[in-house]
Amino acid sequence: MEVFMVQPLADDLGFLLSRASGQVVRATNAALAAHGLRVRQYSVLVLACETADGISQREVAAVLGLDPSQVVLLVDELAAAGLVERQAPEGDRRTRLVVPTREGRRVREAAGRDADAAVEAPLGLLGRAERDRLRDMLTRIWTASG
Amino acid sequence: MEVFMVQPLADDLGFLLSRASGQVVRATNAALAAHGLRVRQYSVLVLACETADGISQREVAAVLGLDPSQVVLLVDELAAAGLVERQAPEGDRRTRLVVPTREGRRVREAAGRDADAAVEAPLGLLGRAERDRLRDMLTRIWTASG
DNA sequence: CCTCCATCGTTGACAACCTCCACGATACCG
DNA sequence: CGGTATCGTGGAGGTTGTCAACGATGGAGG
Repeated sequence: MEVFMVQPLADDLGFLLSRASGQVVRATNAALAAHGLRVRQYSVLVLACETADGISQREVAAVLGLDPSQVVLLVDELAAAGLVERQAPEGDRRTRLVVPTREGRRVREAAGRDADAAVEAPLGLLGRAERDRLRDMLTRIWTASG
Repeated sequence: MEVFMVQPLADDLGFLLSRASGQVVRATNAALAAHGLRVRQYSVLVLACETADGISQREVAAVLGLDPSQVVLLVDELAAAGLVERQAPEGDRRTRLVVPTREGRRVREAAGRDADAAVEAPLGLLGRAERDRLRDMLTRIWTASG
């Protein structure tokens, strides 16, 4: 069957955006599956690895644009897999810091390489300069409705 | 709380893509709610309205990148709302054409205007030329992994 | 000190969505 | 005519998005 394109949909940035997003997420998930991860968990792991003293679950939710209740489950799964730990910070006993284990850092590295490689399938046609422009535009979309 | 940005995530096109996509979809859904629609249903309605003699459910699934079983439910809901009808085509008795009703065309127009307006919130910072570039890039992402 | 209010993590519920598999009906090809 | 493919449909299972509530803790003001 020939898949044609309907003009009003091909012009709709919202449609194109969610379709492209799904494409990339699917490719990334396929790559991360080898490490027992999904994109959500991987994002949390990256966040934990990238901050010096760990990151509170509240901050994870804010940065990723998720509901705090989702972060609980994601951290549960990562902790069950031995990739992160919940640590109590110095001052505030309400918050729990998400801190990567040694194994967590290792997996994050390996998974990151595979994910980056997998994303080349959908993004392969975009040059370096184009990716920079795309990054810039997507960032501004986010800031526009913060 | 200050929402900082972590470099490896701010650089990740997949992350930015899904975040921006969610933003736009949420805004669109909010606008479409006044018409009793969600983006999925609206997309199907647009497809039905834009094709001359109706469109088969299989084609809807292919164009939107959905599973055929999802299309069944979406058409069910649209039909229950009186916006589309399932019609038998001339030649092939397996396929069912999705054809808009008069009311369906009316709602599509009104909902389309509201949706376009709502999308200006997240996309407002992008100029006309930028949107063209974005459209082009997103389209190529799709064709890259077809 | 103590009370009021905000914040954090957590749990639960519910709708939406995606993915896959299986089936009956119909079409097409050899 | 018989085997194979396609279409719509139904169902299962897992993931996600959204919202409301709760207990525990922190902080500000009287």
